[in-house]
Amino acid sequence: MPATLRDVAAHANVSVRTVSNVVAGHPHVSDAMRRLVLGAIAELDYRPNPVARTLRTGRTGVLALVVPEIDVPYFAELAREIIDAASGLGYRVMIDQTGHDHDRERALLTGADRTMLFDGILFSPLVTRSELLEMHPTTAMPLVLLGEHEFDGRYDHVAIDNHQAAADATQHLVQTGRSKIAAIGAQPTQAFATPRQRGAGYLAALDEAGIGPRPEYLESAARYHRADGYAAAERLLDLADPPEAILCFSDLLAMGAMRAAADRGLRIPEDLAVAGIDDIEEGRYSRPSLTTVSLDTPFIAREAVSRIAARIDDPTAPAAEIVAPHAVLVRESTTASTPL
Amino acid sequence: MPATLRDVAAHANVSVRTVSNVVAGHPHVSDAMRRLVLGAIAELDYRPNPVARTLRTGRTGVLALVVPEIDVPYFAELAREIIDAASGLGYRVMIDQTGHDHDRERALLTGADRTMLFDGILFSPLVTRSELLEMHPTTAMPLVLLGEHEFDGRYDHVAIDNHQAAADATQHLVQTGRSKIAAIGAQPTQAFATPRQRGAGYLAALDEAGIGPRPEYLESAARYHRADGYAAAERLLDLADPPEAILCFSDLLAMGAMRAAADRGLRIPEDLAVAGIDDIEEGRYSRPSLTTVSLDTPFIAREAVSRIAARIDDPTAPAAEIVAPHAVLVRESTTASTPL
DNA sequence: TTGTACGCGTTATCAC
DNA sequence: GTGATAACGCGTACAA
Repeated sequence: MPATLRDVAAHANVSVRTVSNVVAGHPHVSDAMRRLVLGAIAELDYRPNPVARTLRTGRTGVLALVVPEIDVPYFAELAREIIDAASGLGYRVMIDQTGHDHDRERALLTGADRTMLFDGILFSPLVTRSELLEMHPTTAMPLVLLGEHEFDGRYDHVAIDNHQAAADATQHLVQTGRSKIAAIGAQPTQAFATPRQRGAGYLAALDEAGIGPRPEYLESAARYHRADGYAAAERLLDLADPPEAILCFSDLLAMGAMRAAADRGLRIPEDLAVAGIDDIEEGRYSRPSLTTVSLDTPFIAREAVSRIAARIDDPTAPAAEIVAPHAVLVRESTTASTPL
Repeated sequence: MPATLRDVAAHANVSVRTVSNVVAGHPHVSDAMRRLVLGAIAELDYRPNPVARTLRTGRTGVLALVVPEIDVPYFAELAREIIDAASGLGYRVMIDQTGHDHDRERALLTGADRTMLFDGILFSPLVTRSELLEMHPTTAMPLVLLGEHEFDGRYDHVAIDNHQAAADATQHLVQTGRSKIAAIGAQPTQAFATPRQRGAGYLAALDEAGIGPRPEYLESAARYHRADGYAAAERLLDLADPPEAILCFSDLLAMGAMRAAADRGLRIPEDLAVAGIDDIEEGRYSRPSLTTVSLDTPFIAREAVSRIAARIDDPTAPAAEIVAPHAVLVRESTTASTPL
């Protein structure tokens, strides 16, 4: 049976109030008293019960991180940074996976409000619709949105400029001299922000380069997994007039696409250039290494955590958006000097 | 202000006891009463406060998953399976990263006892010493060990047969006709179980094949990251008499090693065969695809979660060990028929 | 079958 | 500066 505050108080012959003050580091405690209490605490090996504390204060010290799948490298790397950043501010992190299930996203957003299991939610959906957010009253649990780029002034938001990221990558492909540039990662519906924005950025960059869009070059991918990239690349390479370059809307798609090209004996980048978006570590060691757009995950994690902490401390503060920087990283998959 | 049990009772003109019975699904409630209470619950949008429930019952419904780094693909894939399995049993999962810090491991193990933040710990250390476990009294918080293979009868244990896994992989390399077989992933100290056991398995398989061990072929790796594999492979390939094959003690090490070989213009597997252990998805799409030892992560996750749940329900049950199956998966990195 | 009352361990509100 | 005591919301022994 663990020692309680009361036990310590009895042992030190003081009131629970005084012990609580000492534990909380409250200033109004005499030095002698503090030493006395500290001694009793050590002797009884007392540790505060965080559950009781939570019941009283309403704070759990826990953040929820909601991602589609934790084993998608981008989310794993993000989670790592977020857990570290949260730990620095005294928060622990609970991870929830939505799969790609709308109902789970909805349940988490609506249900989490009153449950008091965590103080705030870091919500990084691969697929999301703004209507989903209607489920979440602004006054409810603190929420920080991650990775989308549709700021409506109601929620805190650490955004990625998806449009510009895709445009920059496309522009790079244009600059390498290719004009038959395909894309993988579109989705049949316009409801999901990431594919829509990246798709728009891709088309905008083509347009600016004076390259007309070719519908058959815009391949869809239900999820952003390697297998989806592989399948989509096969469809592209089966075309009568296959592309010279492919922009994949995620690095994982790109890994699949590169493998598909290799399985057909194509050389990358000589026969086909491939670029991704995310900058996961895998792409730095792959053969060829992957040209991609870095999203500055540590920055996103740091901002997200400090922002949710601020909102927890002051729920009335106006919502703010911050856009994470990004940068095209040119590697072998678009510009190898020597064939691999 | 969320509605409480008392509010519901007042609204329905019944006692809190009755409402509690309905919420808990207790059988001894009349049908009319149940409908009445359910109506009040719906009307007030009442949801039980899990913190108060925890304070009362001592159960949090939360499991802690302790891994070195969540962004190491093996752990990310394991976490995914564990979160899913836990969700099926009504548990949520909190993730803690130890880095490779002994103090953090120790703090988690010793400190977690009384904190009541979770009901049990799933502990999957990359580095661990049995002495570390001395920190954790058997009577304390339910604990299930993951991935090591030193059963002492005190802890529940979902083990991997590290020795045999490494031996099987080594044997496969021998069967492909190579005799100059190096290994990456040893560690200067014998304190960490995984490198020691995999190292022993590697040596045992060599011995069985009548191949004498060469100290310069046993390369160490501080962590099991791509960069460590890259650096270790460079050292091996710098040897006057470089190996024809390398067994890497993790797939991530293998990815680094393959990249190092490629950077020297070596062909895999013609000039150098590479094998790993873990079977992360990355190795199924890499060029060449990676021969590895599959560890059946879903099995490990399922067993670990059901075991910790059982122990939470009955802390006095005798500790048990279960060994997860493994299998060598032969891919291109050791046996490609056509050069890539 | 249902109602009453207490305790889980902490923090906060009063007094002194 | 310190002490008593009332909440926080729920589960359950005990009583009815």
